[in-house]
Amino acid sequence: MPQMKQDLTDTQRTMQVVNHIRALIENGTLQPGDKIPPEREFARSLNISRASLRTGIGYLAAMGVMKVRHGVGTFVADGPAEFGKASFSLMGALHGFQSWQMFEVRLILESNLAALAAKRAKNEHHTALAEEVAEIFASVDKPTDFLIHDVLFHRILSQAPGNPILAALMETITSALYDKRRKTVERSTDLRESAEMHRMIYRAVRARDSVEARRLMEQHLRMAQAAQGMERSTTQKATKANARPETLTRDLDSASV
Amino acid sequence: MPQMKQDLTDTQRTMQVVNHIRALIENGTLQPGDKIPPEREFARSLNISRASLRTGIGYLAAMGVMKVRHGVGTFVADGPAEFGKASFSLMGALHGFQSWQMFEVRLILESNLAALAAKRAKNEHHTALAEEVAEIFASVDKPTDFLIHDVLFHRILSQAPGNPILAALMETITSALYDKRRKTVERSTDLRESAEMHRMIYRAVRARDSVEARRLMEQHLRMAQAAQGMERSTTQKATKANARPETLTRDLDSASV
DNA sequence: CTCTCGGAGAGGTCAGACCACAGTATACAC
DNA sequence: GTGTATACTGTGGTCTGACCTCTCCGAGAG
Repeated sequence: MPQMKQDLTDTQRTMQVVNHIRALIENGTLQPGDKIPPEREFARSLNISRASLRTGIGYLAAMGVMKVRHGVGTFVADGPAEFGKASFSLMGALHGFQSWQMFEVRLILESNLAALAAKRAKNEHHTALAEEVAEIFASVDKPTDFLIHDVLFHRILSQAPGNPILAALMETITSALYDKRRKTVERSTDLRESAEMHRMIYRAVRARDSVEARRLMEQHLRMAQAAQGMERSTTQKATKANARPETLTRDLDSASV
Repeated sequence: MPQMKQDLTDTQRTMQVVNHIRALIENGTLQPGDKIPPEREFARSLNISRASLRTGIGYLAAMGVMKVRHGVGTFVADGPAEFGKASFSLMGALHGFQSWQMFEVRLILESNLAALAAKRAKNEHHTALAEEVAEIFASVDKPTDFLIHDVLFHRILSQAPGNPILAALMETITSALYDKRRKTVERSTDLRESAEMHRMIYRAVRARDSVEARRLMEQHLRMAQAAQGMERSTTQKATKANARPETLTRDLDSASV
């Protein structure tokens, strides 16, 4: 019988710090990018030791809510939301995440993201998307730059639907995939084709054609997956009972929200 | 110009500990549920102070990779993977997550999960699902129990496709939604209808009818959303941008070629 | 004007003492 | 013998306060 209980493992002082900061964030006292007081001073004002304060800050930093910079100060995170890159890779080691699984998730998330973007993107998103498409085309001979703008394109797309949770999820997957991609992109030969796909996706989003946007995104990702030679169902026993469809989730169509 | 750089912010000692433990997990020395050595001893063996070791452990604990129990010891997490409940709620405070957004994510994830489950679920999953359906029907008059089995049903469904990443994502959303649901379930009146939906979903999965499973899951979630009075798309301005003329960004099209 | 160096401020690490909790062994009463 | 109270032991939690390292920046040298 699995338990439903909350862990509450978190120790008193740590949670005291976490909740205090959470409160400051919730009531707007702390905004993303803001700097918090120096540890010594902050600790004194909370009537706890610097060590305990640091534990709490470490906790928040681990989750990506805060950013600590040695010799400079501690800040509230401001970049795109993300559920801890470290967390993801650690969890991966712990639960055996595999390439095809990451890809499957990305396919599910991003095809829906594309469809939603087509419905909800605002002009600013269209503009930003167009700019990245341009950059992508300008980088077809520079793999590294290409990847950067590729990532940027997808990030903008993930923000277009206006759902920060989806964006955060996507960001998490993307950053986990980044390293792997950086290696393969180097020897990539068909960047031009990929660039063209981005342009088509952009046009579909711009035309508010969610069905087409979804279709193109799926196609784009499947091509990318093939290009990286990611074998589906990476071998071994895990394969067993599955009637394993080799199409990688073919039926992603009806979900339109 | 957004940066692509990795942060590497993580301080030396902390990362030393994290990587050490990561290595132990990756090479199988540490399995989920295992206990690590006492802090004092472990710290000595790593030639670092106990304080630094604790920083590292705190980091891992914050991400849900480890579980610390006062007076007992520190263990490698063993429950279902999850990207930090605390992280989620903190991120929510930081980026303003809203109910409809959580629901949208759940709808996307879970409808795909249902479809995949229909394709890949094994007998053991069918059995577990059936058991929960039975429990659910047996709890139509006990809201609290009902919720527990409801959650369990969805958890099993999320594990059926054999993709731990999807399961972890789902677990994260679910736990974030749990508190909210616990309140509304209390005054719920139509649990019988909900129970029936679970049964139908189970049957679709059992019959390996992914299209139907997806359809039913979407229906189920929409009904649940309505029951909890979650206003969809808190609408607003995002909607109006849609009518914008398309002349403003026209020039960017040519740039993208 | 540019470069170098040093100080100030902030985080990082350390050592060791002491507190608090959980589980178990022990002792005493019945 | 049974049972409950108590003490002990192991393990994590917190505190102090000193000292190390990194960034930034400004004063002075060239």
